[in-house]
Amino acid sequence: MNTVQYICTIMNKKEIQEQRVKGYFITATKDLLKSDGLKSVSVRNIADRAGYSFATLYNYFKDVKDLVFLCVKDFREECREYVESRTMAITPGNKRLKAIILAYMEYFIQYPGIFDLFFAEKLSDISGKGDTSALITSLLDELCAADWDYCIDMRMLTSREAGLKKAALLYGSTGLLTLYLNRRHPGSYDAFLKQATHFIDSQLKS
Amino acid sequence: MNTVQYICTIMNKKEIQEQRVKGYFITATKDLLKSDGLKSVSVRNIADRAGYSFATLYNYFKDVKDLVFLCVKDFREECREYVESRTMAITPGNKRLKAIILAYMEYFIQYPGIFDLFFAEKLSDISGKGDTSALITSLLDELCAADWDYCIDMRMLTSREAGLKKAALLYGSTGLLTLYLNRRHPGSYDAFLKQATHFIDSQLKS
DNA sequence: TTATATTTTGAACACTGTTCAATATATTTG
DNA sequence: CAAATATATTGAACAGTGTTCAAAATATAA
Repeated sequence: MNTVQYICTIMNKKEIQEQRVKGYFITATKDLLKSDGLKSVSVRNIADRAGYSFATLYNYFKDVKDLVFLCVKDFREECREYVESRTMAITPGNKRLKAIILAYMEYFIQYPGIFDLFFAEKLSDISGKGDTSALITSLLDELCAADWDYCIDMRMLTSREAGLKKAALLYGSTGLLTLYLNRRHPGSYDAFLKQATHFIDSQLKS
Repeated sequence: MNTVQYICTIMNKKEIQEQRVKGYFITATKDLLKSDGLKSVSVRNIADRAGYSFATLYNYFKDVKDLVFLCVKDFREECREYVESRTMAITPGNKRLKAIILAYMEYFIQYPGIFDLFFAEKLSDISGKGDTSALITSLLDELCAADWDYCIDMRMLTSREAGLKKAALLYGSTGLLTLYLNRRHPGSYDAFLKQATHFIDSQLKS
């Protein structure tokens, strides 16, 4: 084994170990977020769960927000799978669009801490690497993409109309979830579901 | 002066003084919220600005959330006046509805801390006295009420259609503001205004 | 085994909200 | 007016937050 191979092995080993430890912290953060919500996510809680000292966290992440926002990617994927598994059997078009948006909301109702992370927690600095913001706002569009295309192909909608409806449904679902999770409006889950259904129906109509 | 009158005078004086001090704390909190946002609202910051010790605050409010949510009423009134003064000269109907909703959003863009207080900050307990939540969610409806009624009277809308549009505009504006203030989506204020205009137009149409 | 590099860690600092006993002030009574 | 009482104000203390840094533990190199 020559020197270059040797150095590569070393770097690989370091890289692998670093990713492993990072993973422990990320898993701990995700568990905490799902079970106890964003408010109980603290440096010391995370480190305890990961089996390290709180100071160790700062050798792998620049601050706690950096770590917390790294969870977005995994939750985004989880939400995508949650929605897809529940809607792939439905006939394409308006019917499936409605089911997708309802399942999307259902996911956040189930994990309010993830909603807080996605939509309420302030981003730290401007950087944000792969732009977490775009990752969040593009999720619903991505879930609905095939069905919007289907509607456009079937001449049920123009591309322009679809664009307007896409935006309205993103804003509306974000707002409805914000109001329900933070302001208890509407007052009960039944009332929320009713409002959500009415809203989606009215947006998909015509 | 008899005993009853005397006791009343005492109680009045106490009441007046108590309301005065409460007012100092509320004013300090409002100033802090408007200038530096919700994150800089702390017990010690408020008390410093009010000219008291942080411990004094707890003689007048049960906790800091109680105090912070007392500001909602004043800000609600301020927002109402902000919107009304900018839209009362406009001809009733769709045109004014659009202006009202835009001015409403403009107010929160101007004071992001007030938006956080209204829509992001978690309510403490279930009680909430005069239900702060309803105070918040009813504001836009109240601002638009006269114009919805006008549209219904003019046979431009049914009452049922107006109800759907009302809800969609509340959810949509809340969501759009949430995304713009917390996620920088869209990326610039110009793009935000464009999206807001398109959204409102599409909701008011037909 | 010794020397060097790396990782892990607790102490410390400046914050947060909240409670409580001590102090300062105002009011009532003798 | 002076003494006794009631009320208001306050800082110390506690448990929590995020973050930094130098010391200690561990792993790697010579």
